[in-house]
Amino acid sequence: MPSTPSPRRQTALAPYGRVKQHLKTDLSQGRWPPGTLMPSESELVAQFGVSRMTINRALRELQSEGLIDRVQGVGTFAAQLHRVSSTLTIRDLHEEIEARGHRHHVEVKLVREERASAGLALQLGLSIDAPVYHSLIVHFDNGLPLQCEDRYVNPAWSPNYLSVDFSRTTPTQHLLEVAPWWEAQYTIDASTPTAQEAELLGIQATDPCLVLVRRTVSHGVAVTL
Amino acid sequence: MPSTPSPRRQTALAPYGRVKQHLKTDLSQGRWPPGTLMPSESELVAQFGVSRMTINRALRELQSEGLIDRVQGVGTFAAQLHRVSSTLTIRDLHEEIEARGHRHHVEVKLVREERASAGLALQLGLSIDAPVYHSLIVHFDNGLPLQCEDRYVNPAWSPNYLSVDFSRTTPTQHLLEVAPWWEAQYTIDASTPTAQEAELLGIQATDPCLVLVRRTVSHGVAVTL
DNA sequence: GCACTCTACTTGTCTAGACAAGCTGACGCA
DNA sequence: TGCGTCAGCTTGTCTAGACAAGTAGAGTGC
Repeated sequence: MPSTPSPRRQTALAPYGRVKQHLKTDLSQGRWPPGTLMPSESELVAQFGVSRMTINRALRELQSEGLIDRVQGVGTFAAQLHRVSSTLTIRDLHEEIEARGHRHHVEVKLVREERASAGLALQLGLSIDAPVYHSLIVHFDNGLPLQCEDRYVNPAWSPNYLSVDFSRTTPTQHLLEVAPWWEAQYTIDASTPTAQEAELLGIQATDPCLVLVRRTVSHGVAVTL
Repeated sequence: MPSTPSPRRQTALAPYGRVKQHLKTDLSQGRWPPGTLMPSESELVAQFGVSRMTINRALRELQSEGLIDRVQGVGTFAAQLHRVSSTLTIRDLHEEIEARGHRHHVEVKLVREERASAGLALQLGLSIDAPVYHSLIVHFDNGLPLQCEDRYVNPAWSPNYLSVDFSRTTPTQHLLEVAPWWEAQYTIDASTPTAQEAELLGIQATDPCLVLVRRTVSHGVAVTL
C-alpha cells in the first residue's frame, strides 16, 4: 500500500446520515417500488429511536436529492425512477472568462419586445401573443466568438430589461439582481447550429455545438452554444 | 377591515425562507465579497429574532446551493464566485428508454482489468499502475446505437465488477447497489467522436456528440456520447 | 344517494436548550 | 524565545415538544 491506505473513515455517521443511508440502500434495492407509500415520520422515529427532527432532516435531504416525493397531509412516496441527481454548477460566463485572465466582450445583436408564440407562452406561463423580451447576444473570449446567447425574458420579472446596458452587465447578472432566488431546469443536447448561429459564431454549420436550454422558475429561456 | 385578510399569495415565506432570501439578496449585491467572513449564526439569531435552528437551516441550504462555505470552528464565508447552481437529474439510461416504451439492449465491447495511467490514477485517487476495471459498453435504443459508455471503476468499490452480467444489469444499477450514496461532478462538452467511437455508434466522425464526464466520489469516470 | 362536518393522521415548521467537535488566540511556564 | 494549555468563539447535531396546514376517510343529516 503506497502512502496512507485511506483514512479508513468508517465515518461513524451522524444519526441523520445513518437514516439517510439506510433509506437509500432500501430504495435502491426496490423495497419501495416507485410511487409506493413509504413509512411515515413517526414510524421511522420508532424504528430508529431518534427524534422526529432528525428523521425530518434525513427525509428532507432525500427529497432535495430527488429520491422521494413528499406531500403534506398525505405521506412520503418513493420517486418515480431511481434518479441519480447531482449538482451542476454553472457560473456566469463573464466571470469564468475573467477568471482565466482572458478578455471578454459581447456584441448585442438584438434586444426587443416580441409576441409570445404558443410554445414560448406555455414555457413562460404567459398567454399567447403576450409581450416578451428577446435578446440575442454573442460572447467573445479574447476576440473569438464563443457563445451565442438567445434569451427570452418574462417582462413581469424585469420590466426594464430592454434598457439595460449589456456591454457592461451580462443578462445573468442583471436577472440575479432582480430575482436572486431562481431555480432552473436544464436540458442538454448536442447538435449542429442553425445557419444563423453558425454565422454569428463564425463556424461551420456541421461543427458540433452544445445546446443548453435553461428554464428558470418564472422567467427566461436561454440557449447556449 | 377587509373581510378576509386574504391569502394573497404574497408568499408569506416561512422564517427560514425569509432569512435565505435576505442573505441571497445581500450576497448578490456584493455585501460580502467572495471569501469574506459573514455574520455568525448567533449574530443572525439576534438580527432576525428567530431561533438558531432556523438560521442554521437557512445557512445549510445556502451551503448546499453553493452560495456560501462554512467551516466548523471558524465561520461562514461567501463563496468564491456567485455561482448559479442547479440540479441536473440524470436517470439510468435503461430506465429512460424503457419508460419511453422502447427496447433497450447493450453490447459489451470490453470488460477487463487494466493498469492506471497517471491521469487516471489522479482522478481515482489510486497510485500509478494500480489495477482498475475498464468497461466499454454500447447502448442501443430500438436497435439504434445511442450511447457509448466508457467507464473506469475503482476496484476497491466493486471487487466483483468484472463478473457482473451487464446484459441484464447496467453498470449504473450495479454501482448503485454497491455504493448507494454517491455524489458526482460533471463536465459537459460538445465535440466530435474519436474514430473508434464513431465506428461503434455507426455515425460520421464529424457528427456532433455530447460528452459527459462524470467523476463520482470514489470511483468511476463515464463518457457518454 | 348526496353533501357536509369532524376527526385522525400526515408533513412543515419553529423553539429553547443542550452537548460535541473544531479552530484561534491569549496566557503562563520553562 | 519557544511551547503547551485552555478559554472562548465558531459550526454540527440532537432532543422533546408544540402548533399550523393539508388530506382522507368515517360518520351524520338531509
